[in-house]
Amino acid sequence: MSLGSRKQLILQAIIEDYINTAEPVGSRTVSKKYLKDISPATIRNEMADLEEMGYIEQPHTSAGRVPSDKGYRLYVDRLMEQKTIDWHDYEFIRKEFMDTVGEIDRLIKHASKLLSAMTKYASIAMAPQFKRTCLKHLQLIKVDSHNILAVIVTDAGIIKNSVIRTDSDIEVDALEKISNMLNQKLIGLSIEELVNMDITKINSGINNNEDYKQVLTKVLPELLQALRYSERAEIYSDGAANLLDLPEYSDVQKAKDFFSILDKNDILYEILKDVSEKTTVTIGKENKIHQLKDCSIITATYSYNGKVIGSIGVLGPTRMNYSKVISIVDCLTQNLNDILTKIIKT
Amino acid sequence: MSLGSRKQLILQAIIEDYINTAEPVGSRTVSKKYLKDISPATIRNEMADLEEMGYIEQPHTSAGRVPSDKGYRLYVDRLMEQKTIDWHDYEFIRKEFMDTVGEIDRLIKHASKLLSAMTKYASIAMAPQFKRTCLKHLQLIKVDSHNILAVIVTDAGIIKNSVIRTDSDIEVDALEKISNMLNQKLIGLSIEELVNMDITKINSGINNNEDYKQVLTKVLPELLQALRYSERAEIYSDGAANLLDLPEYSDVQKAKDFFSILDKNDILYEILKDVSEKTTVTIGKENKIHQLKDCSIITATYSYNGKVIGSIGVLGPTRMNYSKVISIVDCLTQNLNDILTKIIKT
DNA sequence: ATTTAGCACTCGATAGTGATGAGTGCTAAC
DNA sequence: GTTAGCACTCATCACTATCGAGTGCTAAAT
Repeated sequence: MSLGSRKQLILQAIIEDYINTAEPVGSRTVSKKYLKDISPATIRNEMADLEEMGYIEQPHTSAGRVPSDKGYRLYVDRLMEQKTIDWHDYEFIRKEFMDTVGEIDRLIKHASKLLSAMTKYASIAMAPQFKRTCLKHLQLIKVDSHNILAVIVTDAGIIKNSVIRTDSDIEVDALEKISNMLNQKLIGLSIEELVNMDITKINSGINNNEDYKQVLTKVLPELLQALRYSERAEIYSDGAANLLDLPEYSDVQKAKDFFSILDKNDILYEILKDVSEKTTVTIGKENKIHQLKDCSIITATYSYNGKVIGSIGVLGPTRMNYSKVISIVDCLTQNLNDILTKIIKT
Repeated sequence: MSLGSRKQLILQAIIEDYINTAEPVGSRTVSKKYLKDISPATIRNEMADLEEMGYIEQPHTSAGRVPSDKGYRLYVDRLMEQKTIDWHDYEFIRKEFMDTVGEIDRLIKHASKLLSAMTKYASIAMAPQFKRTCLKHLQLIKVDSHNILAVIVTDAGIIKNSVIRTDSDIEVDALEKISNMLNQKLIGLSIEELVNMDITKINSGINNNEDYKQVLTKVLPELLQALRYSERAEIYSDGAANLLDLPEYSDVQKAKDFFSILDKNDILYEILKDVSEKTTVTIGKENKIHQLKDCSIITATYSYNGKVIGSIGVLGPTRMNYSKVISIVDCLTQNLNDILTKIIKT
């Protein structure tokens, strides 16, 4: 059976009405609110076909129809009008980001807050993934006799520090020279490469001075270890409470299941780690994480210097206002990219 | 009317049963489960007195009694047995912290996660309050021609960096000298003092060299501004989903109200900012934040070097297992203090 | 002077009932 | 191919009756 254009109109009407009301949509409603020149009876016939094709479902006899995952998918891919963000929202985002200053992690956190506030769904965000960036500058600073501070600047502007404890008192001069040597040798490498590097390889051929070598063998392993610990990016979520306003979560058990997921960083990490560069919609059971089979996720990435460094997403029920959320996510990541370029201007 | 010891026993029984069951407690239950040698009728008389005194309440006629805030307060202050943490929990905390390495913020986040997992309530935590610590080391690093990195180490081991943009290309040597000058002048000051400091005061009398002065007037304001932005400490919360298991939040509206609060960092900040050094219990309407009038909060602080640098807390219903939570919070902050001392060993 | 048994009373919770109405599928007429 | 008509389904809601946990009071027992 083919999907004639009238069937598409009816499907679109059902989906949009359901997105607004969360109530099963009947043939009468479609006829009265959306397609006034088609009678309910005709629509009923078409709906029976749409159900057979798997685009809509009936919760029970004598109820209206509800879109299936497959229906939403068709809607998102072909039916939905590509809304451009409305001016009000656009200005709001613009303004919010204009005032933002400070560290990049804080910026991402703020973006996540903004995203949940504007969409009224839950948002998640991953701070820049350190390991994908490249070393731009490394500096060892002597804090006191037993502590060395390593400061790492990467090409995405992410800055990390770690304190390295040493038994021996290393002289400031020596430290500076080691800093320089390491810089020469390591700059340009990605953090991922760096932490997996063979230490002896770094050591060899740098300098034959025994003093330095001794210090290096002490400092270097600690440094790499510290890097490893900060490898996994921070994950933020926000606006979970929004979902409690939705009828799909009036059942406390459902709500609980959802909230439990938001508390599990490893699951959120799974969602965000391998995100396609363009805005992506994942609907219901399409999701690999089975606990999210009643949710849809919209994800996008943000980049600096053409390099993807992190991602951000919106979680909501499959009955999500896809066009609105997509437009907001797009606008937000665009602004994020702009401001990142500005902040980390080199 | 005085609170005889039998009344106390009955009150204690009512509270402990209510903590376990969340159901109003009747005279029969008290007699059967707790005070077998007193008849229900006698207990009824005593309960009438306890109600008159305001320690318990009746949701409606023909229901059992429920503790009031005042009742819980008496229980916490005088009736409750001071439980020492059970060995299993103790070992668990000990072990969790043993394996923890990395940045201090991450440690606090982990502590919060642990706290909610063990208590089955929601937890909140404030990362070290930067502003209360004192400057120990300041270093300016030249990243490239337009960016200077300021690294700040404080006496509590907290490390912050901020990138300062400059129009003019400052030479490495000059930067180092400025670093040294600033160090001499500023070390020992608290960050709070520092950000409120008059810039001209710092400038004056350092060095008459015009070159440096020029640089200083550019760098210093930016530095102080950057410090101001990171002044407010990060706040984490965890385990909110736990509360959805409790019958008091089977009403979605109540749950929503609670979750909304957890999303508002300024409210959490209010809760955590002025916390007494010893573990504190705040019950129901005792709380300044009226949205939390049905909640109890248990807060405690963690310190480094005898100086309180942050706080941590548990949020739950007034029907909270006070003795258990207190013992866990105490044990956890103790371990936190220990490990902080170890990590930031100077 | 307490304590306790007995009893009438209150009131929320639960289950059963019937009416209502939104929505369907089918049939026959347009 | 489209639509009006109609019998049928089934969730929802309001109403009612019943049940039982728990109370307060009174009078008897200790």
